[in-house]
Amino acid sequence: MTLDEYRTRRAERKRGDIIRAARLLFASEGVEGASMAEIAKEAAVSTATLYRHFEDKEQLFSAVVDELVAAVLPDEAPPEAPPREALTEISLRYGQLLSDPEIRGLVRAVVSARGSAARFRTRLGRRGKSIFARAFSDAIRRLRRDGALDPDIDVDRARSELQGMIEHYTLVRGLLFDERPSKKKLRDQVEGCVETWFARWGKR
Amino acid sequence: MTLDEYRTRRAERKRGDIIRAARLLFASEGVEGASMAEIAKEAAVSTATLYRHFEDKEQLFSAVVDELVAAVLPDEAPPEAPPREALTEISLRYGQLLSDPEIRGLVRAVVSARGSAARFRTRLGRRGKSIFARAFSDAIRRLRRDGALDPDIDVDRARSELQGMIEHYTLVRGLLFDERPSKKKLRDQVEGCVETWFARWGKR
DNA sequence: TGTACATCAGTGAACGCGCGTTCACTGATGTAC
DNA sequence: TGTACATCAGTGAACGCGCGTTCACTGATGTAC
Repeated sequence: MTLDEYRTRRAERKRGDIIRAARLLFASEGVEGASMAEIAKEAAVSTATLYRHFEDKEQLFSAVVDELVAAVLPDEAPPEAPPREALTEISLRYGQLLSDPEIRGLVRAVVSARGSAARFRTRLGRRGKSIFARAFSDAIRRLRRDGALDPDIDVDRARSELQGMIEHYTLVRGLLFDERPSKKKLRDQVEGCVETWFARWGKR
Repeated sequence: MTLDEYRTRRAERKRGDIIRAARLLFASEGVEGASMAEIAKEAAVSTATLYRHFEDKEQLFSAVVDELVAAVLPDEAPPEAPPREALTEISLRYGQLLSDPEIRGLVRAVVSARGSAARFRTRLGRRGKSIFARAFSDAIRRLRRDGALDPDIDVDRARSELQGMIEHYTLVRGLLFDERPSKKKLRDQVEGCVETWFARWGKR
């Protein structure tokens, strides 16, 4: 191993440790609530090392959000199931994601960002939206192509209504009331949402 | 005017000034972002006066939330319109409330509260939920009594689905993407939600 | 092989700022006589 | 009527703590010869 390799690997390991510690603490304490000292301790690193890897706290938060988006969303690509099941499947994954405690903590952190940090929100929003909205829209278009839906369907509107119903049970109740459905309950709720959705947008 | 009256009135006036200033700044800056010094300045009062009226910052926030809940929710009582219009009307009010910038700022503040402050969330949640959920449920039950709905309707589920669709367009898009619909667009969206809802829960 | 040196990610300790909070004091008013 | 006093909401200035950030230094390793 050359010196450069040694250093690069060590640095990458440390960076990973820092991101992991920061994600954990930002999720549980929020961006302002988690101090750089706590994060450094959790990552078994000095505070000065945090600043060698990230310009400041805001950049660290930004990196956490970026890695999270990259890690969570790719496997949301629509699975090759029969279309109606595919829509239920995506809905369920969406519901599960929004129910996850760590995700919820980070959503809390993102939602509460103010001032210059608010642009992470816009960024996260744009990405999360584009990826999830696409997964839902794709599934809906496939259903329409298969003749399973009202041919006059407004895809964006239909998608928003389905997402909204799922979000109520997961994101809204989670953020506002600290509620989290059991796995079984979540499945029932999501299936109910899909059923309601088909009553409006399915073939008449 | 007796001395006591004079003092009481002055104190009440100051208290109102403080609550108003705190509401404004908590909404725009968040609880941690708004400093007691800023709030005092906005209220034209010294910081020490804040502490004569409220035990600490957390209690001040609590008072702001309490007064907000008291001020906003009472006139949400279901109006005496024909039931279907009444449901649309409640939905629209709900959507408008969740779109209001100051409400949104305070929801942000409430959602991001951590640690001991998190109990405001539970408290606000319980109240807001009980009042709005009741308004929706009452309207739905009246529709059922009038024979306009599927007699087997699950009221809680139906209510959640309708609230969820409205929340997506207002609360979720607002909190995550900083979007806010125009008055006209909101009306269209809410009417769409109610239409979808009736496709599932209306008389078959 | 051995030794002096170069490199640079990582570090412990310190800095200074802003914040929530408190302290000792003020001043507007009614009351006693 | 006039004067000394009591009351207490309100105040300006200070306190001290915790935080994000930075500084001067360390130590693990390869390289030169």
